[in-house]
Amino acid sequence: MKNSNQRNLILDIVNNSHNHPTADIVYAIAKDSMPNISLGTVYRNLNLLVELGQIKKIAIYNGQDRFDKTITHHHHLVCIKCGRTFDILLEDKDELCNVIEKSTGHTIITNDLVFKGICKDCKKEER
Amino acid sequence: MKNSNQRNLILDIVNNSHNHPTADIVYAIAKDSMPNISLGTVYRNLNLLVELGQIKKIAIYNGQDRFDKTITHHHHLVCIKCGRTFDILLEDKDELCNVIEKSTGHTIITNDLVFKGICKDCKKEER
DNA sequence: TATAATAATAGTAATTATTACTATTATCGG
DNA sequence: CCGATAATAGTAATAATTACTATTATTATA
Repeated sequence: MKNSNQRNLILDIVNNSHNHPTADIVYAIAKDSMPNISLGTVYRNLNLLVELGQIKKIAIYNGQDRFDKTITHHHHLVCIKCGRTFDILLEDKDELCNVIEKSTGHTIITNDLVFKGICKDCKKEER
Repeated sequence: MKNSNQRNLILDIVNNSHNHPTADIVYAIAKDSMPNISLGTVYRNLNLLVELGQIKKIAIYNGQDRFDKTITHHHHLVCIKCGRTFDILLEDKDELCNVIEKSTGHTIITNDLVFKGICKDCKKEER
């Protein structure tokens, strides 16, 4: 594997984001400093960085995938009002997967769940 | 809302399936008894039946959605080896959502989680 | 340092599941 | 039986992502 400025830039952008950017958003930011970077390059490198374990992909159903600099185990919540993605950090380790594995005999690989809901802020505005 | 043979057939097919069919599969089965039914009709009616609460949609990331005759609360596991979708029925009510709602302040709407993993049968074959 | 092998890129085309569109057909209350 | 309109078949469009290909950049080594 060879070094590339594009890949370094893409990793920097994700690492400096605080809002789980989509490939599109990474692409838009990347173009500021590298105007003719290609969207395909952004996708390819984001997925490569996921494979290398340097970032995580948040698999969003019915929408664009998002990318996360935080690679430790945690879940996500997507707000159906504002569309933002929030981290869900549980203090105690998940029991749900253990319970399921024991009662079914299957092995669970996904540990990152994506919930849909309404975030704290949007709940305030509803009143 | 008017009655339609297409819709009745589609509901029948889902209700007689034991394997969470995709729209494609429903379409293929439907064509046996109604050769010029349209795929668009299948999609429209499946989604309509979901809205009416008569069936459920299993939102599969990176693949075709699946439909389920069982409308009571339960989760699913998709096997990454054989691609089958399994029901996950938990005896005790989910505590996970309650824990998340209390610790974050968000409201969770999804109660049907889709896990990825390796099913019992495929685990046997691996040995 | 020059060079050869090849990894990575830009730009475009293709893919895949699903939805939108539209003219025609089927349903059903009066 | 008939008119209003819901539903359909068939086709086109959409949207996110991946595949393809000629060109460019990187890096090991002579």
